[in-house]
Amino acid sequence: MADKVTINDIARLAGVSKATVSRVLNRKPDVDPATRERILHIIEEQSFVPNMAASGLAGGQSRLIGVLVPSLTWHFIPYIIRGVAEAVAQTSYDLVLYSMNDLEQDKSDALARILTTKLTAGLLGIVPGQSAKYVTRLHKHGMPIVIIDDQIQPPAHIPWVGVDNLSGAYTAVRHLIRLGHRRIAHIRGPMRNLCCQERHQGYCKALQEAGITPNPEWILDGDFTSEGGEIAARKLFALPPEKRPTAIFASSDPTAYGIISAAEEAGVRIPGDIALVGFDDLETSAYIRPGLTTIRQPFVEMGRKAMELLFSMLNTQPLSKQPLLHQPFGAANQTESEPVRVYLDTRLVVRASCGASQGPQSFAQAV
Amino acid sequence: MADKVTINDIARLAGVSKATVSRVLNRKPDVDPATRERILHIIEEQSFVPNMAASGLAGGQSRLIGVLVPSLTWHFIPYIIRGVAEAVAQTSYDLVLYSMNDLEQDKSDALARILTTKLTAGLLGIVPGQSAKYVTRLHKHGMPIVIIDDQIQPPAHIPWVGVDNLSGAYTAVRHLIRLGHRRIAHIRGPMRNLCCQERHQGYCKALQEAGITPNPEWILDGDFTSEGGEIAARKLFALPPEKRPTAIFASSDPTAYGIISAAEEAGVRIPGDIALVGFDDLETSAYIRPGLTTIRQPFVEMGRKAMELLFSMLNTQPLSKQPLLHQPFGAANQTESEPVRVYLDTRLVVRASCGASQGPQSFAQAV
DNA sequence: TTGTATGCGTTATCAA
DNA sequence: TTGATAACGCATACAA
Repeated sequence: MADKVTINDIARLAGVSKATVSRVLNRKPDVDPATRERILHIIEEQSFVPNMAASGLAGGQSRLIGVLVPSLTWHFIPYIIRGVAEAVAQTSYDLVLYSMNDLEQDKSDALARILTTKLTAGLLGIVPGQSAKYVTRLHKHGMPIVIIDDQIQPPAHIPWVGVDNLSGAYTAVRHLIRLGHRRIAHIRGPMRNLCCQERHQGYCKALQEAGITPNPEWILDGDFTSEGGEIAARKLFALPPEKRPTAIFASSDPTAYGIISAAEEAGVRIPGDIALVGFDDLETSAYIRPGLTTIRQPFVEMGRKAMELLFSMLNTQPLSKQPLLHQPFGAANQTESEPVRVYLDTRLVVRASCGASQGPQSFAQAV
Repeated sequence: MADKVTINDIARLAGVSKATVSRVLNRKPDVDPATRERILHIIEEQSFVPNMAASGLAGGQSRLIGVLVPSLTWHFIPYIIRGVAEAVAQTSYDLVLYSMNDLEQDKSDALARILTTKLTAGLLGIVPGQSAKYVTRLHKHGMPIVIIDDQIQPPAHIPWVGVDNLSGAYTAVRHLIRLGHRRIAHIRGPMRNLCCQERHQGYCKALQEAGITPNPEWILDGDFTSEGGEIAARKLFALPPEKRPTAIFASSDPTAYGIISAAEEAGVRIPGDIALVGFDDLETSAYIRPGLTTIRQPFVEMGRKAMELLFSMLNTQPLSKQPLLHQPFGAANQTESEPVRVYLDTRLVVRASCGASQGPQSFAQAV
């Protein structure tokens, strides 16, 4: 295995200049089909791979995609990343993970590095949170950027991928109403997050449509964690039986887990005494008892879709993995202008926590 | 924000040559403390960040660590990555994720890129599997490499991080024996994996120590999945009651989940009729009912430890995040030679699936 | 259609 | 202790 074969070696072997080799490497149209073919074969023969650093330096398109991830503690981040990895695997790009550990300092550092170094062709910001302003700045500087974020109002004009939280919540509560419930509580997530506000709105909308007035006593605040859910649920279960709700819509699956614990503790049966719907559909929700009826967020698909969106924005096209030999050349940059805001569908997943399902509501569609 | 400030700008501003700036950037000892200080301040003032591509090209140490990950479908991979990210966050390195999607082609491609491109300072191979041979080759070529792998016998001399599967399994089965069980079944994982062989050995060892002869009828093969566990468990539950085991040691947590399902289906109560111990301690295991007693693998710590090991191997030291100004210079490369094989402790986590715990065995130590 | 020459930002090798 | 200067491997005008 020749330790390092460069573009020069290829050029020499092919009897051309390295400029020509560079041209076929970058899919320039102006090169003789015959020579291209010849060069291509030599490239394959030598299993030559261009040096990223060099092409990056020389101003060429980099093959690196930066991914900003919040500390991997959020449950769903790995799923998003899985989707991202799947999409990237189809291309010749690689992933650079910038994981932000809450510290403001770190963020600006990493971002500065991205800014300065021309090494990344694009950026995917997953719940950028505090670093949103850096991301925005990068976007202004022309860096192709896509964000996945449900915490804040997505900045205008920055491509964004997410779900419709309002309709998801609406679907969840509609499900409960169709099962006959009218006393429905809601344990919310941190209301500074846009998604929590939207889920709350969806909850209210479903109730109002059914002619039900939301009862403030049944709207409690959680924090997306099991602990938060447990604490809030205890308050509900401490209510005298006649003042208790018959169903709860939790703003997240972990919140629902906490509710289940609190119910066990209080001798409240689920779904016997109280029906429960969550929001997320984490893997655990299929195993927990009772199985959790919940709104599925397509995390993997979100990651994949976001990457596809990002690729469509890169001026050079994704370059599938076996590109040099078997791809059509020439006019290939007809990337259709994608929408800058992609809403993925949520889906109701029915399990045991609402009791026997009565009818075909298992795949009720988000409106 | 000056769009790109280079080493030349710093040199000009400091009234020195870029060679000198480069020296302080790379912590060379031979530079006047006064000049160093001056340059350092200007660097900070300009928030200058060296261009990775350029330094990579010029032969300097890259600040990129390659991480080979199998498709993110394995449950524990995200946890390992979390640990990796934590360790990397302490340094000025960044992470490049190479996710291998089973396809042999992809692997050699990615590896070749790593090999050719001098961009990555080191490599962490997580369960490299088929690409193990490439990894070995890279190691021979002098690339600093650490692997986390429980599938095969770790190649000699390649630093390795993992757990002691034998003693973990031993601890699990000892726990069951101490609870009074003597009819203990084992649903194994794919036996081509080293870890599965070791867990099986630990199972046998514990039984033999207690004077129990393993019953071949109670040793079944699973495949680490819930489905596999369910299928195997059904066979066990199909046995006439007097020939059934009273306890099961599952080779993985998902396997245990499958056993729980099969038990529900067969009307077998856990822990009433059968005690159950798993291996992994995935997050789900705390929520599933009954709560799963299991052997905890310290995934996050594995990732962190592996990175620390890798950093200790890089000839230049990890360079903490605020290095240029507040770090001691000079003789800094006294990286103590770390052991090349790091075994992390597993731990017994007691939950409900084995019945009421009787005594202080909750934190029984691996031998 | 192809080749030549120059530059990208940094490190390393010399001298000074 | 410092400063020129030559690589590093590739992309891109500009010529031919």
